Order: sequence, then C-alpha cells, then structure tokens
Amino acid sequence: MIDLKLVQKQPEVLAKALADRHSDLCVDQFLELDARRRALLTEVEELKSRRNAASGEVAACKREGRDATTLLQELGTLSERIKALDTETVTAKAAVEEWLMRVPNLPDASVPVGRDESENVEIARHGQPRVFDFPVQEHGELGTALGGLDFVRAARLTGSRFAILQGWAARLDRALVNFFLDQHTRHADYQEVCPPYMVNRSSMTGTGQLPKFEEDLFKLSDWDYYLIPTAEVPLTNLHASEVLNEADLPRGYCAATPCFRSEAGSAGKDTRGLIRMHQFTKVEMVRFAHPDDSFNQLEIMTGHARRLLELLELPYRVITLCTGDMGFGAAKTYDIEVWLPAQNTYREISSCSNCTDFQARRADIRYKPKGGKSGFVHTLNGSGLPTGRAMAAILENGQQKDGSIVLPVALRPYLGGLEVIEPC
RNA sequence: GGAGGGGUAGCGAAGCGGCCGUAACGCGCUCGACUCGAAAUCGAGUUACCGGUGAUGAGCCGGUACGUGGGUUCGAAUCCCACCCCCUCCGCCA
Repeated sequence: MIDLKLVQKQPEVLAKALADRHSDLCVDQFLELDARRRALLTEVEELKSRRNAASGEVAACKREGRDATTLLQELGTLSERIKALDTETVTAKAAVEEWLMRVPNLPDASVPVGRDESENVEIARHGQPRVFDFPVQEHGELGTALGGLDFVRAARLTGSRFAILQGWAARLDRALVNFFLDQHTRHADYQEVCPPYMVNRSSMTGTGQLPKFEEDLFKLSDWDYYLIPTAEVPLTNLHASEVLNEADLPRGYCAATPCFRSEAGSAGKDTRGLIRMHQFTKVEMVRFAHPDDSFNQLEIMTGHARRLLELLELPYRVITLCTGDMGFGAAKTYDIEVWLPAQNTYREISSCSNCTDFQARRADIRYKPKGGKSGFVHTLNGSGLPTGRAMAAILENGQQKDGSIVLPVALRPYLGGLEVIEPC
C-alpha cells in the first residue's frame, strides 16, 4: 500500500507513477472519495466530542445524586445520529482503503519509464553462450530421453503444467535446493526457514497478492487458505505486525518451498518443458532493510542470485524492468535471465525486487530506532533460484552430442561426485 | 472433537460499567543527578493511528483503539453473542 499522506499532499506524484505504469486508476476520483471520508469524520468526531462531554456530566450527576433525565434524553438522540453517521463513515473509509489496496507501488526514480518488456534495460552480461557443433535439443526432450523427466505420466496423474522428476532428475532437484541453501546460509547472511506452504488471506494481502491477483492463486475450497505462489509470502509475513529493532536490520531469510501458480492467462505460453509449471520448487531470499539502505540491499541480494549462476557456469544477463513491466509491489526490479540455447535467448530465472515500504505498510512491519519514532521497514525479495528453470539451463547448456549432460563442477559434490548424466 | 484458562503499550502484567488508555506496578528505552569513568542507586520522560490547525515539522484541539466483528447501554477493557489465535488437560492422529 502506498502512503495515504502522499496521495493527499502530492497527488501529481502518484498520477505520474500510475501513468508510467499504464494503470487506469484515477487519482482525482480517489481524492473525492477521501474528501468525503474526511468530511464525514470531522462531522461525526464533533458529535462524539459532545457526547463524551455530556456523558461525563451524567457521571457527575449520578455521583452527586442530581437528576439527569433531560441530559439522558438529549444523549439518546445524539447517539442515534452518531450511529447513523458512523455507518456512513465506515463505508467511506472502506472505499478509500479498497482503492489504496489496488494502487501499485511507486517506481523508484532510477527505473526506466517504458510500456512493456521491450523497454526493459539490460545492465550486465556474464559468460559467453556456448557454440554448439551439433543441433541443440531443448531440456524437455533431453530430460525425457535421459529418463529423468516424465510429462506424459504427470499429465495423466494430475494435468498439464506438471512434471514428474525421477532418478537423476529428482536427485538433481534436491542437489540444487541444498546447493542454493548452503550458499545463502554459509556464504551470505540468510537464515534458513521452513515455512507453511499455505497461508491465510491476511498474509496474501500483506505481500500484495490479494485482493488484486486472486485468479493467479490456488485456494483451498473449505478453508480461507491459499497455496503459496512463492516463499516471499510466508517469509515477508514472518514479521507481520511486529516492530523490529533498528540494530537487527538488515535481516535475511531464505526458504526452499514448492510454489503453486494457476498461470491464468498464460495459456499456450511455454507449454513444453519445465519453464512454466503449476507447481515448482524455488529457493527464495527475503530481506528486511532500513529505508536508507534498501536500494543498497537490492544490489547485494541481486549479487547473491548472480553468484549462483556463476557457480553453475551458466551465462546470464541482468535487466532493469521498466515501469510498465514491473510487478505490483515493486519499486525497482532486476530480472536475471539465463541463457537457454534451445530457445536461443535469455529467459528469466530470478527476479529481485525492492518493495520499499509497500508491503511493510500492508503487513504492518515496522522498525524502531533507539529512542526514536518507529517507521516502516523496507522489504526485498529475490529468487535464488527456482530449481526447474535452473535444471532446464543446466541440461541445455551442458548437453553433449550424444545426449549426455556435463554437470557444473560446483554441483558435483551434491550428486555424489557425478560428472555426467548418461543416457540410460 | 470435548473441558478449562488466556489475548491490555517494545516486553511482562494490574484493572473487570463512568474517578482506568499520555493504562497502576515491573522490565526495557531516552534524558538528568551521583562518579575520574562505569556499575549500582536516585529523579524525570517514554502507546499507536485518524481528523482539524499548521509547513508533509513542532505544538495545540478533537476522535479512535484493551485479539476480530457484532450487540446491550446515555456511556463498555469491564456485560452479552459469534469468530480467530495461544496455553493446560482429555480424545483422535502422521
């Protein structure tokens, strides 16, 4: 949620941000809603002030044994008017809140303004895409031929956009999880967490999935619980309604969890392979930062994700998402894209965002400086990394003419020293 | 699922219809005194949010908040109802 004060005091700033994001929300319309809310509040508060004063008098009368009949009659009417006005005020407040909940975060000044993904800006590149002297195969074919992936049975078992990993693939998935978590906990400052994979409505609202993006989620039918689309949700909500000590910032958490996404609206996209699944495993990084430090922390966290790709010997590039392509809660996002030879292009494998105080305000996550006034922390999240897309990249980039896969050196200790995945 | 206990400021905890929400008491935190300095001790201060005013500051005025939502009442932390969460015991269970 953005700051109501900011909308009131500098509506033009929000209007510009909304225009940059190509949102159709109307600021002027909102200001009218808010003006109405404030007018009602002023009116009802004045009445309440009178009621409080008169109630005090009633108490005094009772104490001194005086008659309070006239006062009580007057108070009766007053209370009825207050009750009616209160109802209106609640409605007006709800309208304001509902609108605010649908407003995306303000893009940071450093974010390029643009319409869609075509206007994202590449800022770094690492590694050279390998030159192949044989026709490259895509990872789905490779993995299936090597006996590790089974999309046919998965479709029968459940449906489309599911995969079965077996044998070396199941083990590789587990190896990637362990490798990523070890890096984050041993070579960075993240604390490992195993959170619930279902969360309640309030948590989903806290991180911004609700109320706007309900159709992207899987919801349980008899419970008001949702399957998490990313560990960002439980990790960020870890400190919901809490006040952290300023000295505890920055603080990082990581978790490997399954992620569940309905992929509504992406019918026909990435229908082959592991790129777009209803269920996938991802290691997520979340950081809580001091507002003055959060953009620095974004660079640090993006570095953590990049390092994983470097250790896996995978070529990648980093892009800054433009205003039109950025997610709802982000003020700034770096996408890391890994080279996929079969698609002859870079594909997103990690998204690292600074959500500034947007989620913190929704989830009520504050920090308190020693002796100072508390404020909202800044929250950051980044993938580090999803195992499915990582596996896809490893298979495609490591493929040999005979269909075998040479594994990255850093991963071999996690696979009992295995160097090459051979055809069965 | 059954029985009981509980949810009050950063934390612990008292209050159980108006004199108790700038919320007793304790801890913590801030400032001061004592001290060469520190500890100990002593003193003072320290809830959040919303509205009005003001400069998006300070201050002042007002309102709201005792798990959440309703109800009773002129008035609710306090009484009633529903729900959520935590603890203890019983049942069931990987």
